[in-house]
Amino acid sequence: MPKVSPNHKEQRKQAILDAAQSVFLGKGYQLATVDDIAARSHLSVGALYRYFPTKSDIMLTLLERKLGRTPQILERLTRDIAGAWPRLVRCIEIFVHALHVRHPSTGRFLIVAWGEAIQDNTVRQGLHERYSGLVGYLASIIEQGIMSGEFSPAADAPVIAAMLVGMADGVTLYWSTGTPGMDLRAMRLTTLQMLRTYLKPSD
Amino acid sequence: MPKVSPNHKEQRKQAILDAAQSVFLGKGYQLATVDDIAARSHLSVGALYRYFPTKSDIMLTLLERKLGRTPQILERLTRDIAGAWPRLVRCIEIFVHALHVRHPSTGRFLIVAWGEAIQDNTVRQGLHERYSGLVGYLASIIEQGIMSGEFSPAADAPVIAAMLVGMADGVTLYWSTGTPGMDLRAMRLTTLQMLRTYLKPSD
Amino acid sequence: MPKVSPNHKEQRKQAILDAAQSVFLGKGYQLATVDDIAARSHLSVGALYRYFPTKSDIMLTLLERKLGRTPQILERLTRDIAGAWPRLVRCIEIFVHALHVRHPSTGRFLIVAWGEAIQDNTVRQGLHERYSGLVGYLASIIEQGIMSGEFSPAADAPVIAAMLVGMADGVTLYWSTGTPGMDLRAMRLTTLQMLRTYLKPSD
Amino acid sequence: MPKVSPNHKEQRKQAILDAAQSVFLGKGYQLATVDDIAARSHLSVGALYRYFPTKSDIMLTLLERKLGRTPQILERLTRDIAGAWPRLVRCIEIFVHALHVRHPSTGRFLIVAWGEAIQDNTVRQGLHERYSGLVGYLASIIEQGIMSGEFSPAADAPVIAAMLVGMADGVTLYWSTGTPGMDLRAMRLTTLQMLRTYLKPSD
DNA sequence: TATGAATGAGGATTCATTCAT
DNA sequence: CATGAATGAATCCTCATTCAT
Repeated sequence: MPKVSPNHKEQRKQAILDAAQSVFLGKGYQLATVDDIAARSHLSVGALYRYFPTKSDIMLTLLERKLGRTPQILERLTRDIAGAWPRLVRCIEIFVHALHVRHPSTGRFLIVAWGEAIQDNTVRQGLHERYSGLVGYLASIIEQGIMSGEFSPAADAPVIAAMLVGMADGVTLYWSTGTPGMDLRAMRLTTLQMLRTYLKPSD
Repeated sequence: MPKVSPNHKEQRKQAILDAAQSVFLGKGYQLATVDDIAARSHLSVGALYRYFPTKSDIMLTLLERKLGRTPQILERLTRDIAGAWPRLVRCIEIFVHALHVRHPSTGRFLIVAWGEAIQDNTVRQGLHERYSGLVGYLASIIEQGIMSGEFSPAADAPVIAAMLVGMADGVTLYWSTGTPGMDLRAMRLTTLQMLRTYLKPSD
Repeated sequence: MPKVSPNHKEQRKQAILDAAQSVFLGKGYQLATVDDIAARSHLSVGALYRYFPTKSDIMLTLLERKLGRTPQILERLTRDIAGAWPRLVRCIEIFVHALHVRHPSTGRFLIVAWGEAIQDNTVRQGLHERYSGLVGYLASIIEQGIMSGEFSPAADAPVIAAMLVGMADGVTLYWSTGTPGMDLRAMRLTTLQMLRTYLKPSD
Repeated sequence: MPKVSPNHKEQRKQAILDAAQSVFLGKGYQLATVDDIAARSHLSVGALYRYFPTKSDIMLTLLERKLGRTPQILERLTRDIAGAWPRLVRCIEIFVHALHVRHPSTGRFLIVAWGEAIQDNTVRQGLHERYSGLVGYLASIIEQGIMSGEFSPAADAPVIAAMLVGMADGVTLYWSTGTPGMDLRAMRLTTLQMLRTYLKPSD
């Protein structure tokens, strides 16, 4: 029988991940030291290594938890919405909301992850999977809209989905680093107008 | 009269920058060593330091030359085209062409730069300036189109420009890291269709 | 009255020592970790520290039990044999038998101990005492043989004893590490022939 | 053209090896730190790593230079001596002389090497090769003696050689760690007497 | 008494930068 | 000017030992 409560371990892991994230956001992965992370999680280095075998594993776990689950979360939050267009609209609203209200740090972490993706196959893989998850889900919404007659049958669902995800991540790069003059609200509006004009020509 | 022609010096600098870029593309900035760069430019470390005072300066110069000039280059390549729509179309074609034909490595370098932007203000600044240069130029094209009656006056030029740049960079992230299943050609097509539908409602 | 019988405690100690030995044989003393030893003895580290105050103590105890008692054991096994020559022969036979049948691991442990002897005075001391014990006993056999007229009075008992012990340990080094081409049987034979020729010139 | 004299590098390597040896003799290989070695060779750690890629390589090179060459050296020193017996005698004299006059530290280094041999295959291999080199050379001397009629044809050359090498190394263990009461001179004498009695029964 | 989580000093190795030649 | 050897602080990770539960 363990001396600590069974989820003590998970709590510690989470504390380390939180600490790691905030350190990574500040200096990126390479410049963040294990000591930094240990200090910020109020643990000794040694203790930290009981929960993660290498620094890299911290990054990978963070990647999985913070970014890898995005598609599933998005799906869970929107799958019950009736109608393809309302669902699409909701997806975009959720993205914008997350970017500057709910999880503003996730954007910065995405940048950190991309920085690592250059030389770390697993990170790259993780980002690619997130991409295909998101594109797949958005495309499925659009296809559903086409089939139900809500959207024009001429619309190329996977391509539009890819464009939306691309735009979302591109915008995230700039927004998360404080690029001046960005108007997220206006971008959301224009995006919706363009999509509506394109997808629902009968309107 | 200097021993070496200033031209020679510039050539050396360029050789170092080329070497540095290719090293950065392989391992990112942090993991690339000055020795790596020196070796690939067939120079001694000592010699390298005669051209760049620090490793960071190499990155910064590279950033300026490879990414910072993009807006000016785009402008130079398209300013003589008559009509806002043809110019916009050309801009998008140039982007796509660059991405997989002319400068495929630039996309990867963009990622490296973003990775550094997290902790290096100057790099971040450089990327933001490139952004505002691109957005400014695209917005000016659209505005010109509105003024000339080519585009609908309801179009929000800076926002559309920002969306296009965002999408371009987002797509670059994935394309440059070999995300499977991306169809650049189809994305260009769909983007143009959406823009045309949105900007030229009279068609 | 103690909670556990003293016998139980001794059994635990022995289990730890056995585990420790097998770990030491695999990676040497320095590279063996206390966790390794605890794991192999199916004990927690904390429990292990109730039986031995330091890692070093495990080594020292092992040394004493596995190597330090050799002289006494040899004596016990041979003291009842009548005649100096038969006793000498038996000693050599016991050595050879132990080396490749009864305690092949002891040879490897001897090497581990020697490795530690370089920097640990107590270990060195232990090995020296074992040496003088063995040399003393063998010398006493030879001296007895000389006194009884069995051996030539010209024989230098302590020196011959030292040579035998030296040869035994030297051969152990190579045999225990699997040096190819060693013929223990032939060496025993030749050793006995040489000793007989030298000690019993009358034959 | 190199900035340093061509054998500067070799000199540095040798200095490092000397420093490493003396550190290893004091604390063994595992406890010796790279900093220790650097300090004793009056170099920075960084500099040291320009000459040896890992700590282990220092050990391996030392092994090769200090121990691996023994057979060749012994052969070079004795090959011109006429007569098998005088050559054998000389070999033994050289060994004894080396042990307490010429290279007393080599004995201690042999122990360090044995300590590593437990877990390092390359070290073990090196020691085994030294062994087979020495045994091979001594056996060749004895065989030559048999063929020339100098020695009894009944002598088992490889076995006697193995016994001599075993004894030499076993004696080295004790002598090099200062075991009290060892009389090298007497051991040499007795060894020679035993060998003569055994090999030259006609005397 | 037993457990195993926590500590933190210590060790091998790297690398940007300098500077004697 | 060029070279590349030297520096040494900084980094990741380990492990003997302790101690709260």
